[in-house]
Parts: sequence; structure tokens; C-alpha cells
Amino acid sequence: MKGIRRLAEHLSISIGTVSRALNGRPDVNEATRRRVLDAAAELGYVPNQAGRTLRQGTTNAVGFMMEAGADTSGNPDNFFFGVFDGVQAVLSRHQLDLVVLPCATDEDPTEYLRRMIARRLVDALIISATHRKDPRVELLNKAHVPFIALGRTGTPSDHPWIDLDFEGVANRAVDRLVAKGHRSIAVAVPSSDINLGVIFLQAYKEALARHGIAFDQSLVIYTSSSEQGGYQAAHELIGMAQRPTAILLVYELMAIGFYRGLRDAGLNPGQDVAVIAFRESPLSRFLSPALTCFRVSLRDVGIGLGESLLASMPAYADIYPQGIVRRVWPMELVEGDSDNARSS
Amino acid sequence: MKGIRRLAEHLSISIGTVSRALNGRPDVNEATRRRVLDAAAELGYVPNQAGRTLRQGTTNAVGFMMEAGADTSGNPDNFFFGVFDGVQAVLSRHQLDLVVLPCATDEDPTEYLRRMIARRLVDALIISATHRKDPRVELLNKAHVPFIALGRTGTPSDHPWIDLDFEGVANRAVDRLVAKGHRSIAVAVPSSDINLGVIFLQAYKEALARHGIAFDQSLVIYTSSSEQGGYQAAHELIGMAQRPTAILLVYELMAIGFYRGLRDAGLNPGQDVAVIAFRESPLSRFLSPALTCFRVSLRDVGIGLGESLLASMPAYADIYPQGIVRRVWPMELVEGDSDNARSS
DNA sequence: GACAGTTTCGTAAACGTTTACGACGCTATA
DNA sequence: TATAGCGTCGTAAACGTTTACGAAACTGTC
Repeated sequence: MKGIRRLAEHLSISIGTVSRALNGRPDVNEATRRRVLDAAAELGYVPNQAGRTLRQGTTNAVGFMMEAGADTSGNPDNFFFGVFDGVQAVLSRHQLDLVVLPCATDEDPTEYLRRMIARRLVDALIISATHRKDPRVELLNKAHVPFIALGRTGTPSDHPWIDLDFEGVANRAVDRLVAKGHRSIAVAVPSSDINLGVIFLQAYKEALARHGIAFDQSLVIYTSSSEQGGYQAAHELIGMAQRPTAILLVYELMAIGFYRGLRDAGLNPGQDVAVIAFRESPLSRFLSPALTCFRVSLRDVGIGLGESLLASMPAYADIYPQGIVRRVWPMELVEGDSDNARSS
Repeated sequence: MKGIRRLAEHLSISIGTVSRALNGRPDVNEATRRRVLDAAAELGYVPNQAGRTLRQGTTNAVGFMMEAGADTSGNPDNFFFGVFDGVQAVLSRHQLDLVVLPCATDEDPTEYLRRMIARRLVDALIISATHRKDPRVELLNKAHVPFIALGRTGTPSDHPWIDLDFEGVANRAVDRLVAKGHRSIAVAVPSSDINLGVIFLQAYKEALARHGIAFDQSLVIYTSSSEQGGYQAAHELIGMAQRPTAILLVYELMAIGFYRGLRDAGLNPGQDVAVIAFRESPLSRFLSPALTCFRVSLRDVGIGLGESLLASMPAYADIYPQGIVRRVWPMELVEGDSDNARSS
């Protein structure tokens, strides 16, 4: 005899009552409820999840899909782990667990997601590394799985999302550089079709326009979001006919490679070329020169994701009545020494 | 009508036959099997996991537990993602999925694991960030959940594990530094009770002894495994009465902070203080000077973990007959410019 | 043509829960 | 005292699978 039956037999009551007692139903005597709770603790009983799931169609878990091979891999793990922590802080309030679903590099993300949905391992999903055209959105909509995206797609009105405020970053970064006398500002964005790059580039263009600076396509460097990508960016920048005096890097890891690339050519980052990057990480202050960058509380982003996701789940919608959430998350400028004024 | 019943009705055969056809049982006509497979594809049928789990007691998923707050967080995510990729390569051969279970920073890892075991979300587990005394081992043994640890504990004979060859690293690093004329070699290890530090420190002592160098406790710097920790290590090293001419760093991220700390004091890493670190990452070659460090194929480690885990699962033991696996994984020296010969 | 053996398939039980439904005993009211 | 209402609990069905068991049809052998 196992499971709830054992518990019921041990207490000489029916399994129905045991179940109701454990689940906090009102129609059970407080005295018996206490007996059940005590016995459960004593016998170490925990309800079998498969049984519950089968009966109620709910798994009490939400998934976070990520792609190791995606162009977000430039992010130190602190990025995702920080977000996880915030998400869990919200989920744990409702006895929900977070499981991370890593899509293997050699598997198609959409197929992977399809399988995960079919598996019914989780009740709801968070997807990350959104692309401009992301078939996963349609997949999730069709399957009626509540979800939220960390990052916008090309059709942001089709789904709930939370994204970082890349527009704000581009604006403030350009403003700051222009104020310091820079007129020729390069930008390094990921060469993949990850949406972040597109959004940032657009905002960069508009920021330039505000200052009456003509957009120059040749100042856009498409590269990988890694140290290697930063190194390559430096190489390209140095090779330009008119060398830009400043550059924006979308990933802080690129700064390491960029610094190195500059130095290998006898140039000094921060002096010969001003650098602004995001996101802030422990890295930023320990590079020399310290990196001017933008900070965001990943835990807060995670909390936002968690609450917004619950809001889109029928069972929790009344507790989180914010409806469909689509918002950008502000980032805060962190001044470093990498973007000093133009020397000449 | 839903699920397998719908499929059976659509084909006018029994659900038993449908199930057998889908699961590759031999006692089903090849023609009907084909019909079933086709219909399943057409109707988009995938078996409900809760139903299967309930019936066969198996979830077809294995878990990877990690702690965001643990002292391994110094690792760039490439570390774990690389490992995941290898694990998945093995698991996918058997239709098994990998789910990552991130323990929140404010939750006790052992309690978290207990909950995850009770939940029966997965058939087997990989645990990481092992401590000297790690109650999770006993927990898993008692629950009879097949598992393997990435990292040794203080009682390594109690469980299967795979770990990096820290002894080999310590040996070769010390040999190399000694060969270049260094006699005063500091070491920075994590201040937490994560087992890695203990193992490495022990191997470092023995390597020194082989060269007839007395172990000096004051040359051991306990710090956090992060850029900040590296910076602090530099600070401590500079403050020593007799400044060591070399240092071993257990995490490559520490090198960034260490370099900075040295430079803030007017010293040059690689010249004034030789540095060797592990693990190699993209970071290593783009730092200046390039970091001498040790490389390991994370994917291979993941493959090793996956195969060894399957070997300890009754259902797969005949396919992977290697028994209980306890082994260290070799690491390969990558020469950089951070550990040049002693100048004086 | 009887019989054994094989192939193929249907039937129904089982996995561990939750929950709708109804039964029972008790209290309070008329 | 009859009745209604309430609190408490037991019964049994249902969730979607897999699989043991047995039945039916077919094959081949003597």
C-alpha cells in the first residue's frame, strides 16, 4: 500500500478526506485536518505529481526555455540566474516551481518547444532570445499555453513581453557621446537575427538624427556577441577610412575583446576610442578603463516576468489583475572611464 | 474524445493496439503500425506524459540541479551550457529530456532537492556545486534516485561522480612556475566550503612538497570566485610582507579583477606577478596579457555525465555497462603570456 | 482435418490523485 | 417532534496511459 491510501489506512479514514484535508478544503473538521497533516509529515508523504496532473490537468510548474547556442550566450550566466531568482521569488508564493528547459544547440528551437508543450511538463512558459520573426509565439498561442517573452519580437502586439529599454540606452548613450564632442559613433550589433540588435540599431539611428548626424551604414559592425566579436569589431573599426571616435557595444563581454583589439593596434580604449556598452556586470568595473554601461536589476526583471506570467494564467489572473503586460524595463547609466571626452 | 482514444476511434481499432504500435511493441502488424503512426502524425497526437508517468512510474526526464548563489556562479554560463549540451546529446538518444532545476538563492539546497525528488519530476538527477559534506548525497541514496555528481564530495566513495582533474592542474601549474624560477607561489581559492577549493589546495601543497618548497599558509588567499574576489586577492597579495612572484587562481573570472588590482597598484600582471588560472574560456585569450590556463571540453564532460548517469539507471544499465563511475576529467594546458619567467 | 504454434488484437485492470455526489449525524427552529 | 440546515465524511468515477491476459484468426504439420 502506497501513497494517499497508506496515509488513509494509517489514520483509518477515507482517502477522500485525506485529500481534502491536505488541499485545504473547507469541508473537513479542523481536528482531523491536523491529524492528517501530522501523519503526512511523520510518514513523509508527498502527493504524487503524476496523479495530480492527470486528474487536474495542472503541473504546478512553469518553464523557462533558453537556447544555449543563441546569440544571448554572450551573457554571463549571472544574467539568467538573476532572472531565475526573481521569477522563483514570485512563483514560490503559489507553490509553483520553475524548471529551465535548455534547447540543445543542434535542435531546432521551435521543434523543441513543440515537444515541450506536448509533453505537458509545465503549465506556462517563459521564452527568451526572441527573434524578429519567432514561430514560437504562434505555436504557444495555438496551443493555448500561457506564456510571456523576455524580449520583443517583430510582432510585439501578438503576445505579452518584457524587454529591456534598448531605446533608452541608445538615446542616452548617443546623447552622452555627442555631448562629449563625438560625431562619428560606430555600433556593434549581433549578426544573428535576434531582435535586440534590430531594435537597438533603430534607436541608434533615431538618436543620431535628433542630433542632426547622418546615419552611416558603414559604421555598423555586425559581429558575434562575445569576446571574439569584440575583438573583430576593433579590427573592423581600425580598418575604417575615417576611424570613428566612439563605439557602442551591445554586450559587455565584447568590451574585453574590443579593448584587446585596440591595444594590439597600439590604441588605447577610452582615450583613442570611447566605449559604451550594456549590460553592466561585475566585469565592468574591473576592466581598465572601467566600462561605462547600463545597469538593470535582473531580479526585478524576473519578478516582473513572474507576475506578468501569472497574470496571464486563468488560475491566477484574479490575484494579478494587470492583464496582458508589454513593457520595457528601464536601465540605469553607470559611469565608467571608457567614454572620456574627445581628446582632439 | 481526446488522447489515445480519439486516435483509436479514428482508426477503428482498440487503444491497446494503438499504444503498442506507438511504443514499438513487436506484437502488432506492420501495416497497422504504419497506419497508427501516420494517423498520429496527422492528428498531431503525442501521449500525455502524466498518463504514462502514472502507469509506468517513469518520467523520461532527468534533472540537473544547480545553485545560482553557489560559489560556482563565477563560472560564465558557457560552463553549464556546454555541459548541458553534452548531456543532452546522450539523453536524446533515448528520448530523454533534460530539465534544469535552479535552486533559488534564498532556499536551502537540500530542502529544494528533497522537494524535487518528492515531486517525481525526473527519473534521475545530476547535482553540481558539491560541498565537502553534502547532505544531498544521502538524500538521493535514501530515495533510491539514480544520480551522479559533477564534483567530488568529502566522501567520494558514496556515490558516482565526475570531476575535473584539479590535482593535475595544480601539479602542472606548480611545475611550470617552479621551472620558470618561482619559489613563492600564492593561491586564491573560494572561501566557501565548496569542495573544489579543498581539493585544489591539497594538490597545491603536495606539488610544492615535491619541489621541496615549504607550504606557507599565509600565501593562501580565501576569497570569492568572482572578479571582485580577484581584485581582493591582488590587494592581499600586494600587502604581503614578502610579495609572492606568482599566483594560481581557481576561476578565470578572478583574473580580470586581479589584473585590475595589480595595475591599480602600479604592477603589471605577467611581469611582476605570474598568473595561472583555470578554466579556459573565451576570456582567456583576450585579456592582456593572455591568460595561461587549463582547457576542458565541457561538452565531453556532459557526455560523460550523461552516459555515466544512464549506467546507474536500471532501465539503461545494460546499454551502458560501465557500472559506477568515479573519475577525474583531464584538463589541457593552454599557454598564455601571463606566467612569464621571473624577471629578477 | 485435427491440432499445435504463431501472429495479431481486444478487454480490462492498474497507476495515484481529486472531486462530484450523496449520506449521515447533529443542531436549531418552529 | 418534525424538519431544515449545516458540518463532516465516505464512495466511486474520472484523468490518459500501459500491459497482462486471453481470444481469435491464421499457418503449417502430421
